[in-house]
Amino acid sequence: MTTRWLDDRERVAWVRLAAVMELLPGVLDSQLRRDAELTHFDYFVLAMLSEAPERTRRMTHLAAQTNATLPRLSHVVRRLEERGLIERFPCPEDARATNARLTAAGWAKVQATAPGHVATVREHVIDALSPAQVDQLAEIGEAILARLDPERRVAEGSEG
Amino acid sequence: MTTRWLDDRERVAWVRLAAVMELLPGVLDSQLRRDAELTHFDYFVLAMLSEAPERTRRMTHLAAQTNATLPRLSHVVRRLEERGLIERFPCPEDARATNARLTAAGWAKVQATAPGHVATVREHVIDALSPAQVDQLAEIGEAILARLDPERRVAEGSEG
DNA sequence: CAGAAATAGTTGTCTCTACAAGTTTATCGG
DNA sequence: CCGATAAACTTGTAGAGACAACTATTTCTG
Repeated sequence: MTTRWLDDRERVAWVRLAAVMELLPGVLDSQLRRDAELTHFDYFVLAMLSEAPERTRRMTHLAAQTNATLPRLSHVVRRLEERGLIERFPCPEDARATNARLTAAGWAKVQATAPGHVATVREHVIDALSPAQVDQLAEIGEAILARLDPERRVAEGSEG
Repeated sequence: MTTRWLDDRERVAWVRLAAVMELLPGVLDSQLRRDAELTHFDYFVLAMLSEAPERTRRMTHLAAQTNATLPRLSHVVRRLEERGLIERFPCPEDARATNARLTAAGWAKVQATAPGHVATVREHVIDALSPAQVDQLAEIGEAILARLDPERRVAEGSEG
């Protein structure tokens, strides 16, 4: 079985996507760490909870929404709980499960942090693109996610 | 100063890009770790060296090409050197600088690893897109990188 | 040409993530 | 209804990146 190498167009597209994946997380993390002492993943977790009914979600649901493994989420939620931004309690319907709920302090943190985060996303991504390119990016993302995550558990909720 | 929130189209595009950035690195790392005991970043470093003159680059140049900080690259190169895939030696023209050179074993590793890696990139990214979308992705990547990395140090060399 | 500043890299520490293993509870098959 | 399997976490450990501090050269400036 012989390899189908990438042609020039494909290679350029891939190298640029790889570069974005290498650089963008650092930019997002830096802004959030500096202004709110949160990683981008921390923020995403808090943001997903802030939009959930009762600002509460089961850990498994939250893991799916944030594209994280359960062990990773468990560590992150423990740290956020230690900081008073989230609280955990057993799920009444299923004794195996744990619910995570945003505290008042966590809600305030999201409110305070969202504007700066959205500004960063605008500055480095959205405002760099034409309206047509924004739509193209949504379609391209959809196509790639269909391969990465065929079950499409990924959050479609807002993030700010 | 009032926040310009994301509208629906912008939100969808951003959430999908964020999901791709969360999931794709894991997929690439898993395949390379399983088949070659390399991270994607390790592979990218070896690939950049494999295309350099004499298969040699100064650390600073290599760091710029791979979008890495110098401390990060230094750790990675040390580990690859311990495995015999790279060797380091002082740069003759500038005593401050270090050159990194791919060894024969490193070259063989790149040759052996490239087909599986390219297949993974095809499967999860390129082959998920139409030819028009591949070109759109290249343009979108370019636009975002212009904001992330205005000096455009990023590699435009091939990667396989 | 001396001192200051910048450049190139290495090293140490701390945090975060992946992976593996363990615990508790629910569900399924006979 | 009992044992086996699966599900939902939690915890421990080890590896990789971020950041800061340090060393060794080179370049710039008065």
